[in-house]
Amino acid sequence: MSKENFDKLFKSMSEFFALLSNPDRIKILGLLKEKEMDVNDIQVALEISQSRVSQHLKLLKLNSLVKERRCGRNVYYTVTDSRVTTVVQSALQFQMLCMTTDLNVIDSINELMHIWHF
Amino acid sequence: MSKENFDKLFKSMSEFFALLSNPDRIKILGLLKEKEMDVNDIQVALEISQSRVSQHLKLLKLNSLVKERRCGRNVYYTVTDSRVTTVVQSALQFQMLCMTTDLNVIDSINELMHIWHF
DNA sequence: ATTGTAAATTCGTATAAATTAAGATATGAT
DNA sequence: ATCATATCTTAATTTATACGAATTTACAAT
Repeated sequence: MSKENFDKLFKSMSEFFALLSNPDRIKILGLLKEKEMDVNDIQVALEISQSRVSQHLKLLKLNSLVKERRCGRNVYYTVTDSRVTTVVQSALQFQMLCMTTDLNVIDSINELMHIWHF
Repeated sequence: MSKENFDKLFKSMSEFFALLSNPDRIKILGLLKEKEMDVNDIQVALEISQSRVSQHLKLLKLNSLVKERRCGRNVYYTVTDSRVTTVVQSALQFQMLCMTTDLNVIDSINELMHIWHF
């Protein structure tokens, strides 16, 4: 296999992880995994500005992680493939097994796994 | 569960993904998963400057993803827990299933999975 | 057309990350 | 102690990302 193709792959991997390297975007993917939400719903859930929500969604959409559906003045979003969160799940499991000594964090992980149906 | 704990968790997750959001660091973790290597080995494998290698290793070490062992003038590195790469693996699988239409990239993914014993 | 609401975009700025080059440490050999 | 090699650190630069404020677009209702 050519070095170029490998480099392309590693770059695309790193870009994918960059999408997940923001707490708000992880939350958005988790929310949209379960139900369709419009921008305002997400804004309320995350308690961040509308502009930030839109910009996160733009990034996620650009990388095909979410898709939109316009309905009147509202735009509803869902994850393109709910399997995105398996990556988050594997990271959670890894952190729980190897990185966390803080019991509160472990509790949070367990609760999140439950909420997200992992 | 308190919002604060959840926020801490999401932040720690995003920081973990940030570590993986660089092609060189993904490569390093993949290499060190299989065998112990010193800084020069890694430099040769990645074809980047020694300083860059050191800084990547510093980051990874700071976050307990790799550990070092000094032997004479050389410092040998290994991954702290080879399960880190399960996260990479899940990302690879997700990309292969959902994001990639480029057949060359799919071939690269398969070859990489083989090389890394996924 | 005008107004109101939802969402997207633009722009300026602040912060963080990546990168290189140069200098500093550490170790082993002579 | 001196020298050579391996690695680390620091400083300076560039590049990327995050964020808020303000503006603009899109749509619906009147």
